[in-house]
Amino acid sequence: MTLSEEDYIKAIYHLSKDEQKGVSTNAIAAQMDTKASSVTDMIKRLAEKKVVHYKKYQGARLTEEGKAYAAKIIRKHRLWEFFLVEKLNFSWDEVHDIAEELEHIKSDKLIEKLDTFLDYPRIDPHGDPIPDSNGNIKKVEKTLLSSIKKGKKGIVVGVKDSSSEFLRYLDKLNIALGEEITVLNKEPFDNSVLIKLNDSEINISAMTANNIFLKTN
Amino acid sequence: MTLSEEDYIKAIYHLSKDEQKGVSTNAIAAQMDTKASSVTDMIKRLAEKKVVHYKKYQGARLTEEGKAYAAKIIRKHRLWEFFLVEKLNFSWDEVHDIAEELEHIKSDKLIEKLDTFLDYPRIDPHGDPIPDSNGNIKKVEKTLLSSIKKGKKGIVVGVKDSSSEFLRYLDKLNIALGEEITVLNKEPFDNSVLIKLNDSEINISAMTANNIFLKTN
DNA sequence: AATAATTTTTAGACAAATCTAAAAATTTGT
DNA sequence: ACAAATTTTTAGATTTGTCTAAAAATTATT
Ligand SMILES: [Mn+2]
Ligand SMILES: [Mn+2]
Ligand SMILES: [Mn+2]
Ligand SMILES: [Mn+2]
Repeated sequence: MTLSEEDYIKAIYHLSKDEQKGVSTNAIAAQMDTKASSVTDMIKRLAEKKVVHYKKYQGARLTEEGKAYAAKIIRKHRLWEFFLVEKLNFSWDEVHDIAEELEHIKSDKLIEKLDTFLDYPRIDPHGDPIPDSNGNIKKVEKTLLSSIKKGKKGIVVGVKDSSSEFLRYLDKLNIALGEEITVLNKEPFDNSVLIKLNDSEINISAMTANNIFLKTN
Repeated sequence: MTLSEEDYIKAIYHLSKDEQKGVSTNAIAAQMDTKASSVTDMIKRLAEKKVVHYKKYQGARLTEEGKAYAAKIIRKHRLWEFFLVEKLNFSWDEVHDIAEELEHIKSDKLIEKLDTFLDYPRIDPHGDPIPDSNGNIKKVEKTLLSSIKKGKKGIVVGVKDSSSEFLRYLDKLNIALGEEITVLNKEPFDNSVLIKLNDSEINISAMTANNIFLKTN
């Protein structure tokens, strides 16, 4: 499988999280930042390699083989991210692009030895679960901050958007994985949320609140 | 620079070690396991990118920029090899192919942080020097075992051939970096060498002796 | 149900990196 | 010095992954 094919498999995997139908050509094109025509070409190639099911105008759906392949790439991506943060002291907003390259390194032995070296981490720097060596992904229980009721609290366990811009903004707000957040008030006018964090009160926009995951006991 | 271009730059660098003239098209083709016509195409592309000097029928010669680029790729290759052996417990015969991929990961920050994490190693698992962040390579003083006089001794500091086959053979003979070897006798008939290693005497072929580097006092 | 809007596919082109076969240049041998 | 051998380059084709423009199919609107 080429680097490009692997990135498409991963994109289809992520997009089919919500969708139970096939993933649309346009959705893949948007995710991959490419043209619909390129996507059609690629889906056909992937179908020939038996990693997706494809029928004209019906979108793409991963086969079991395709899902296993996706899990493996995601495992590599997240293990490398963990390595970069925990061992090389990168911050959580710097690691995604590098892991995007590292995830394509071919050796199976490498990834198992890396896993051992890191002592079998289960969660990556953004709170996302790391698939195990059999490709099983443990679902993490989490709720969007935007849908938490006034007066309730929770621990930050993940982010929906993991762009550097957003992560650096969270750093500025001192919001990190493991922090406790209490929802003090929700403003109906613009859906902004007043939260308590480390004894200080801050107001965050609906958009920000919609990209932070909490675990509520 | 593409992965392929980087591999060509590295090949030309290694081949120009001995050669003071340009490196021949055929020599590059042999090293890269490709056809002479492909090499000609690539040299032209590299010349356009100003990393090699090229005149028809005169072979390829790296520019200063090309040499700096080569040193950087070799730095990355050897740092990753060191990481794989020292941190992930790979053996010295397993790391070359993986490093061949890892050396192309783009981030400068990654390689500087890796260097720091590894505590600035100067020698890779095969005894080859690791270029520093400015691309300077410290020449290691070393002599081929095959050219060491009877009665003299030295410490193993490197190998000329670093194929897995050869390295695994050395493992079998218990020859590793740091071991002391004394030349007890040289057989004129086939140039084989009788050596003392850890109080045992073993006989090695001329070919083997010609691929082991020693440092003599 | 017909038309309009949108999505998806096809057709044709292009750049990168490779190949084979043939031509051109250089080097070697006598 | 000239023919033969070798090396190198060119010409033309192929594969991968991409693009634009246009055609075809599907979905939405009236
Ligand atoms: Mn990727
Ligand atoms: Mn992540
Ligand atoms: Mn390489
Ligand atoms: Mn090495």
